[in-house]
This record gives sequence, C-alpha cells and structure tokens, in this order.
Amino acid sequence: MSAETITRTETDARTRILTAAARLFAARGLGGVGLREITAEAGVNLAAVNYHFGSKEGLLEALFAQRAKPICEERLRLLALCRAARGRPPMLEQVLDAFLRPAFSLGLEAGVDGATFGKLRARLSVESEELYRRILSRAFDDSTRQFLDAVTAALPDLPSAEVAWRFHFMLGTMIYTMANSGRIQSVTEGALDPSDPDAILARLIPFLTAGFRAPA
Amino acid sequence: MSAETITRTETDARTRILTAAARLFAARGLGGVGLREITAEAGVNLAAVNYHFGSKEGLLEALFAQRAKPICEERLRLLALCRAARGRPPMLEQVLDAFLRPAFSLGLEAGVDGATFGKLRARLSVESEELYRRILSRAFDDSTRQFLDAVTAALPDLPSAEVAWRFHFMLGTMIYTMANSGRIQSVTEGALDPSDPDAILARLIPFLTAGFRAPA
DNA sequence: GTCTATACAGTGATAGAC
DNA sequence: GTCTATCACTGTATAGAC
Repeated sequence: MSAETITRTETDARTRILTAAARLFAARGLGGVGLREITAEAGVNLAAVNYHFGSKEGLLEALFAQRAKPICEERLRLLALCRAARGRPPMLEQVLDAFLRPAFSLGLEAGVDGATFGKLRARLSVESEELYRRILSRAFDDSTRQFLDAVTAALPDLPSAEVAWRFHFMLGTMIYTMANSGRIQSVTEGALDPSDPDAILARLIPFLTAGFRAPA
Repeated sequence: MSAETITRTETDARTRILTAAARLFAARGLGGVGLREITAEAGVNLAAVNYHFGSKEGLLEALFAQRAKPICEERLRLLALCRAARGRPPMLEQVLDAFLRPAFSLGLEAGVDGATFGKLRARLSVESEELYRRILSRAFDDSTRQFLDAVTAALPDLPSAEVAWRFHFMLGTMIYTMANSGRIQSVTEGALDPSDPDAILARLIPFLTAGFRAPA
C-alpha cells in the first residue's frame, strides 16, 4: 500500500532519517550521536524517529536491513559464478573471495561509503546483547550459512566442526579489518593502510586458504 | 604518597568502585550501566567516581590498565620461556601460544572472570574513537609490539609488511573469539562452544600458523 | 496517517557547602 | 575528601494539529 501512490519529487521523511542516521552512526558510533542531531540533519521532528521506527534501536535495525541487502545479493551472485566456472582457481579461493569482496567493497549507496558502514557493522558484531545479535542474524544469517556450506563442500576431508571453527576465525579477520580501529597502525607505527578492498583481499585470501587447509 | 599511610581493614572506595565497575561493565557493556548503579554497588556516593577517576571513561581506563597488566606480564613470561626452550615445537607455534593463551585464560581476579573481561576488551577493540584507541594502546602496545617482533623473527623469509598484515588478522581472530557474540552458534545452530581456552587454542594455533606460513 | 510541540524520567558532570 | 543539589542533555511517550 505504500508503493502505489508515490510520485514524489523529494525523498520522504523515513528515507531522510535513514540516510542521516547511516552517516552519523557510522561516523561517531551508536552512543556518540543523539536523536536530536539525526532528526535535525534529516529535517524532521524529533518524534518522527519513534513514529516511523519505534525506537532508536528500531531505526538501527531498519538501517541494517537496508544496507545488508546489496551485500548479500552480491555475495550470492558471485557464489553462483563460482559454481559455473569451477576448477581454476581452486574452489576455496573463489568462495572466500565471493564472501569477503562484497563486505569490503559494497554498502556505499546513499552517500555513506562502505568503510564507515563496515565500522558500524563491526561494532554490532562484537556485541553480545540479544537485540544486536538478532539484527545481525536477520541481515546476514541466510547468506552466511550458504557460504559455510560451500566452504564445507570445498574441504571434504575436514570435519565439519573444524570447518565451522575456521569459518568463525575468518569472520574475526573480516570484522576486525572492517572495524579499522587503527590499532595495527598504532603497533606498526603506520606501516599498514587497510582501506583498499583489493589490497586487503590480496593479503587476506592466501592467509585464510592456508589456514582452512591446515591439517586437523 | 598513597602507599605509606595505608593500614586498612576494608578496601578503599577506589578499589570498590573498580570492582563493581568491572563486574557491571563486563556484564552489560559500557552504555548498559550507569554511574548510579556502579556507585550503589560500591557503597559510595555518585560523585565519588568523578572525584577519583575524573569521568566515566577515566574509570574505564583505570579498570583496563589494572586488568591488562597480568595478561601482559604472563605473555612476557611465556615469551621468555620460548627463547629458553627453542626448537621443539617450532618457534612460531610457541610464540603464538604465548601471545594468545594469557588473553583467553587470564583476567579473572577480583571476582570477574576472564570471559566477561574479554567481551569488554573486544568492544573497545573495534571502536575507532580516539579515546578508546588510547586506552588499548597504553594497556597493550608494549607487549604486542614485542610479539610482532618475535613473530617476524620466526618468519625470516616473509616480508615484514606481510607479517604485520597477518598479525593484524590474528588479532581479529583473537578479538572476535573473545567477544563470544554468539554469532557462530547462531549460524551453526549451536555446534560450537567457544568458552574453554585450551579448546580454542587447539583450534586456533594450527589455523594461524598455517596462515602465517602461507607463501607471500 | 503523518507530523508537531511538549513533558518526563533518566543520564553524566560539576560547583560549592561541609 | 565527601556529599548534596543542580545542570544540561538523553531517549521515549503522548496529546493534539493538519
């Protein structure tokens, strides 16, 4: 009932709130930005957030669902390509690339670049509170589970529990790199610059494939 | 000027605040707990936190410095053992174990177990705000840099920039596992239980050593 | 239905009395 | 040193205008 009657010249309040929230959350974190600032930037009344999204966390959930969608779709598209052109390079490399590449390169529509969304995603990923787990699960579990299956299939000799552990370790490298906390720059005194997706993947894929193929 | 005159029968306010904050922060996160609850549990006045620690974040910094100390000390003790008994098992395995084991098993004094402190540490580790970076740097950089050097020495054929990247990836696996967000349980429907330090290390070390030894 | 103004209970921080 | 009182601010809820 909302798709028919729209012949808008400007974006509606809901979209403007989402855009402003994406920029501000990503830039300064969840706690670092208040609703008054978001609504001011979006040009709406303070109460509009609670009207449209129920709560600040409801807004976060909507934002996440929106941003995760293109990432998951691109993942599945690349996974289908893996299955079509199997063999060379080895399947494991192809599958890991299909999983990781969209996470590092996508998410940049509506004026918020992928890196800042990655930071937001990383923050949620280390949270154990039930609400945040649910948001991440809804957004990514389907896609993630398909890739866990694909990796398991690519490593037929490895016990599936072992594959799951290593997949978990891979998620850690991905999340921590997306977080781009600046910690590795601090330790290495600025030698690394984790911002170019291609450069990251060129380092990460060989590391991970070797780890996945380690003897159990 | 504070170490001389103490002949206390009870712990002082500062310590009681730290203990209460450690428990509550770890259990419910930074934003999830207010100063009024901390001070109530510690049996002190609300203003005592700002008097003793300057701010809520000052309290966090003090808490972190206190907890990080035994971890770093144990790390360096184990690193010294590596150098004494070199050769078997291979140096890389020894060094990684020395780095990771204290992070997973220690931190449990003063009534807060290591796992909950690990969660708190993980949350800070993906934060890019300057303040949190500083807290982590002060607490861990010295120790971390020594281990980066030790790993570099154990991999003489690998360019040092490559070692730094892989070290960064290792930090990701460590932080994400410490966070224990429950995400891998969600994807695998509960097959994994990342709580026993020995079990984690038995999975993690082979994965990481294979990754570190991958051809550049 | 959508939006606004306003009020409310909570937070961390702080000045100043004791 | 410690405490009280208060400040500016937060997210949320609601009554009512269009």
